[in-house]
Amino acid sequence: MDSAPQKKKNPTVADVAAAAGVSPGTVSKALNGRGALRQETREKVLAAAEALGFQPNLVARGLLTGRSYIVGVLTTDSIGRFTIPLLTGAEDALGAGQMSMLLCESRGDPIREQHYLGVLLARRVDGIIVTGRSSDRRPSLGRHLPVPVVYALAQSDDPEDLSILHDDEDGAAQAVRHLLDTGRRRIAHVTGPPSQVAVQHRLAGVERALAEAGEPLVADGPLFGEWSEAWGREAAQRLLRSGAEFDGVFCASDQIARGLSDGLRESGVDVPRQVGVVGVDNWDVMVDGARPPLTTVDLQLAELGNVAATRLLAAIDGKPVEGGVERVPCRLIQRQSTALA
Amino acid sequence: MDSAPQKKKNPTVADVAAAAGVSPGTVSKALNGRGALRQETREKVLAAAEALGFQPNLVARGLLTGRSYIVGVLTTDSIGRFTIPLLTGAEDALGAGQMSMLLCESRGDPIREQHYLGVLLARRVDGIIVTGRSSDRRPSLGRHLPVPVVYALAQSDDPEDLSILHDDEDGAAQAVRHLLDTGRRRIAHVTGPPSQVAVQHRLAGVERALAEAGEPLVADGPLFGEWSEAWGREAAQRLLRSGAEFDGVFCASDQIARGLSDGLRESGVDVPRQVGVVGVDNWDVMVDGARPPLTTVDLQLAELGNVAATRLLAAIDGKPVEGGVERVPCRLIQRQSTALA
DNA sequence: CTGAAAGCGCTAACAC
DNA sequence: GTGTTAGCGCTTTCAG
Repeated sequence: MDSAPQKKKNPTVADVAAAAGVSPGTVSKALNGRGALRQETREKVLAAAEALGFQPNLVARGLLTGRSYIVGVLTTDSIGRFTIPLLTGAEDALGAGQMSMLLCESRGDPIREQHYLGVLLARRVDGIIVTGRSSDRRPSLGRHLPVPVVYALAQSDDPEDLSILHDDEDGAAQAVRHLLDTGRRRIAHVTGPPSQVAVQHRLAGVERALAEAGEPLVADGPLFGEWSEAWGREAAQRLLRSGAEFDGVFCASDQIARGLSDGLRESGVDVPRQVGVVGVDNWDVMVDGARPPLTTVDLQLAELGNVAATRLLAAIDGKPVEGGVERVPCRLIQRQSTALA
Repeated sequence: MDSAPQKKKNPTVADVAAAAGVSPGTVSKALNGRGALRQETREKVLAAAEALGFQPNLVARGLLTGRSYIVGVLTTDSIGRFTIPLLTGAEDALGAGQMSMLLCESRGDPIREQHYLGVLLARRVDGIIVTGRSSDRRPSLGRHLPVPVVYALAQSDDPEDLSILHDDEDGAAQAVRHLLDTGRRRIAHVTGPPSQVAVQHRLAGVERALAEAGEPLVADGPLFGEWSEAWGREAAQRLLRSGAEFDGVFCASDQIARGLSDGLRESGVDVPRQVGVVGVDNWDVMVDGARPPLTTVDLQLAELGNVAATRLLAAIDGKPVEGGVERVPCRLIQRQSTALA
């Protein structure tokens, strides 16, 4: 902490102009490379600005241009496990355009969200990214906002809105194909609550990949449960006790996969020799904590954030953007849990 | 995404004034509750503003008042596991003062950090919170910034700066006292790399609590390693093979504690009946994934963020703030891993 | 090529 | 009580 804050005001264009012996307008042109100036004048101004430590006041510029060069981020995900990589990706796209991110976390509270929306609008943000946990749809912010909005990870319930999502179905299909490619034939699927769209999409991917290969899903269909290690362990016992033959399991999350893997090992089943296991999320602590490390489907959240920000920038630049859902492909990460013997 | 963005400009005070049949100055007073206005006039203005959907332009206000009502957050922590709860706490304190947070993630790159610092200053943020993973000190942003700065979680290497940190030593002492209070006498300590300050502080707390109780640390001192479950499992084996008697282990992280707990169980040692285990972080996936769930030291990161933001607000309001380190107490969370038989 | 002047939207003095 | 004016710091015409 500075012991004596706000010691002196920041220099203005007028100060630089005085120091360089020119007018404020000339300073503006020199600093922004606009207009036609003599090389000598330009250098004189630049030198004066440098000497004074001049930094243009973005607030003043924003008032004039009507643009803040800030995008608002409205998130419901207080845990942040999904949000942070997404923001990192978004920042890459935005940073290149000199834009900053104003972060508002609504904690899933609609009142709070409405409040933050008002704040963002009052600050004249150039656009808004809405994000949150992916499990289900979320209410649209509405169609009549003065700035463009992109939904990332969390799908808007209004199809006119643009939602950028990961491709759950494709990711699941990749996982199952990988199990098949590594010689497994009797595949089981352990997943979360059947009501969630992510669970439905992943199941669709599983069924598609198995249908293409002409193989059935073992254990009379998917095992629905919750997103926890405990459920994974329980599912291992259920599979073993059911008497069904299986040599590969696709779990809809790394937590489930880790629990399942632990459960199998503790029952004397060898992963990957007897059963191959694949998870979803590429979540380091789960993936590396499991023994052996998990093959998993990476949701490419940074890429997703990058795409969302890129689409938002296009909309801010006035390019017409169509609503609907855009899906970013997932990526299979191979590790020991599906290694070939 | 709005299919036709920026359809109409936001109404201004002038628009409201026209609609209400008064002057812009009157509108300002009515909206901000300043000055002396007739009740009737005030209501007329409020009604007009409401009808037009007027939202004051904070950019313009900021230009005039010289305050942006934004604090910059400079973080090096790309994982975000620590940063997010901290930001949540900070937002509580800032939101009450109508301030927003501009988020900049430097990913540990000093060039990037310097760049972001420039951006924040150009945007005339009212203050800056610097944060990052806690393991070690970080370089100061410098003393001659035009706005106050508070370091949270990551200590500045300049003692003139104000750093808000969790109290590692106290947390460790609480953990050890709890093991002693639940009847354990022979306590071991499994921790991270000896070079890290967090490791040193936690060790100091362990030694203090043991000294007060007149008990020695078993196994000839702490077991140093890395912050991983694998190290926790290995430490379990080392302790068992060393032949040392022990009935309580304080681990310097939940990951280590979970690994250790797994290692003990797999070697037939019952937690908590034979050995009590305590971790640090209160990290849900580790704490709930362990069998049984872990007693742990919560770092109170939200509280830490709240304190940091509160101190920053005080400094922004011109109250003199002393540099140095302020420590926020930790909180012990009791679960099954130390339950009494 | 450079300077002067206007104005973005708001608020704080100061008139009336 | 309310209106008028000036100005925050910048950019952008438009003269010169």
